[in-house]
Amino acid sequence: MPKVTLYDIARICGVNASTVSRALRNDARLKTETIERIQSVAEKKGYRPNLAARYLKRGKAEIIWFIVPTLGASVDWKSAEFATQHAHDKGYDLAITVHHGDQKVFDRAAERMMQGLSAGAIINRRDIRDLSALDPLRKRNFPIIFIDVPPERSYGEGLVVTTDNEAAGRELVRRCIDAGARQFMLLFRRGVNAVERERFTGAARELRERGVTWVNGITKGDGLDWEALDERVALLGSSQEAVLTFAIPHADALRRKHCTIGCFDDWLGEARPAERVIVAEQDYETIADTAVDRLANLIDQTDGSDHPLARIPVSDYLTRKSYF
Amino acid sequence: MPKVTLYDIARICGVNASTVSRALRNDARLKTETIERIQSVAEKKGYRPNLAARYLKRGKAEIIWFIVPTLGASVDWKSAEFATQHAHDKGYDLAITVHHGDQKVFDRAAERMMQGLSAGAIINRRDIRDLSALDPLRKRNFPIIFIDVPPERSYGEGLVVTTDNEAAGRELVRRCIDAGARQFMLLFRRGVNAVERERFTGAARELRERGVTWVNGITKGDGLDWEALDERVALLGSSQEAVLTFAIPHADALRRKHCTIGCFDDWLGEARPAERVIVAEQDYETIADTAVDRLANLIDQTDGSDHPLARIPVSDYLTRKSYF
DNA sequence: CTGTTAGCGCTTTCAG
DNA sequence: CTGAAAGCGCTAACAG
Repeated sequence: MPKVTLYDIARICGVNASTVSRALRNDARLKTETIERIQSVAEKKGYRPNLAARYLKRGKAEIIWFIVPTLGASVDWKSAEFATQHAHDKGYDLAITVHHGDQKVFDRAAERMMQGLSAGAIINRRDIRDLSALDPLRKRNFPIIFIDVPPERSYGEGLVVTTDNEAAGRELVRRCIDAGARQFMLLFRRGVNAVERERFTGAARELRERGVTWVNGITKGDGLDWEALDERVALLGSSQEAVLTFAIPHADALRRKHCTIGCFDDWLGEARPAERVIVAEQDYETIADTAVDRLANLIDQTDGSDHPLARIPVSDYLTRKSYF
Repeated sequence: MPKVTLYDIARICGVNASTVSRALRNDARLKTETIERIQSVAEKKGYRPNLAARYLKRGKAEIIWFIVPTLGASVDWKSAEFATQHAHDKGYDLAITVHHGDQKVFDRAAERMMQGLSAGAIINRRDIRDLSALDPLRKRNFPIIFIDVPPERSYGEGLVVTTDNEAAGRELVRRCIDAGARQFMLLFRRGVNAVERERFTGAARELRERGVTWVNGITKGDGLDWEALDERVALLGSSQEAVLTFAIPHADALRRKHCTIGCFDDWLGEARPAERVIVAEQDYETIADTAVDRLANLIDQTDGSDHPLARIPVSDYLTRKSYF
């Protein structure tokens, strides 16, 4: 089947292409009858607008790109799914793209944003060190919202939507204490990003204020010293003890312990890792909706005013509101 | 910063726009010196090609769309991540989009495929009953590959890339028996799609051939009768028994049993659901790569020959080769 | 080796 | 209420 264009429809209807263009948008200036006639012909002929042509003409696109490091972490896939819905409601399509923490892939995605097919982007820059690929985007005032992990540079504060991570750290401590924990080990890679740092700060403060004792995980550069950690973790054993940690991919060290584990967003370890796992989940829906709203404002220039940094309160724990 | 076009670069370099176009493609016909000069100016001025214009002119796009029901199931997110890499290697960008099992959202995505921004699509139609939105795509010979769940209609066999699900069903039975199971309950929603059906068939045949006894889960229409099931599951209790099942979102019925659970792709239940969980994972990487390869062939028309249905062998179990 | 030219399909002002 | 016309930015055939 050959492609059908506006001109084909115009010819068949005996009108001008611009009339067809208007009819398909339900332009109020046209006679209802004309609109109906044209629309039914377009329907019958299987006409589809060519978005490349539309974007070219208009000089702007209607796709929001959602750029995340992976889809295996709930913070990424759940916020992506919520953002999809919310973007649709606002008349945008949403395309998800994965950078895998790989600088080259990230830079490639950033490039694509400037090539006329993107109205704006929502970016989780976790695991990406170098954001210089975004400089040209900023120069062009390309609409970007950062979620979860902030950019760590002088981007506008209002361009960041993130959880109140310090509150989340405090809250997770409280939950573990409610579950019986009286002694803590904190495992955070504080050098890695702002989120980790803030969670640590919150947890540590809460513990100090409550006079609960804790030890630090053994770090090595930005990360953890896994070997030394194995040894120390091996000493744990009672449900009186809790380990507070980020989502650990290789959580072998924590397997089959009788302690309580508190972690953020989701537990990626073994199915039966410990006596009790307490998960503090971010409020993905609010994060996603807020990000899309703010991005839409940037795109429409609706709103030049400076927004404050969006600090989304930590949600109820263990909620699952997504597809599953 | 205003946008920079080919013409701007052409003017600055004192050449014609088409020369610039060629230079940026490293067209062998141009003098190396000219190419270098033009490229350095383009670089300096921050030139970016406008893909909307390119796609319009060429009449085709270079984005592959990966359409899945959700990102919470490993079959979806892992194959999406592998497909991203492989598509990049083949010179395509890959955009992921989620239909959530929602017919309207799926239809909308199908519409978008025909609007000039998509070179082809890889689709997992799980949870979508009505594929009629794809009819116009077929009429235009739009390149589509189905993965995981086949379309259940007369689409070309070679357009489907899926696991050998019957073999997977057999293999999972073997694993459970190796783990000590001597009695089985099979929980499948056979009416739901071909994958479920084939897994059931494989498991049932393997059990029959081995003379192992099994009972069926209690079904109700296409699904399971959860209440009746709860009661029956409550009777389970020994590690001699195994429950073979699809990935169950709400697996409360199976909590804290001493039986063995065998399931496909990933376990979505509680962190400590049973004495032993055995997961049979599809070979996402091969599925994704095969799908991208075949799609690329369709796009290039490289290959009019009929491919056979791609039946990917079931992979090693419990492998995790992705980002985490 | 490089320039000219004609459009890809759509939108949008301006005319009438 | 509808038509005419210009042009978005790029590419590719053809010309030289």
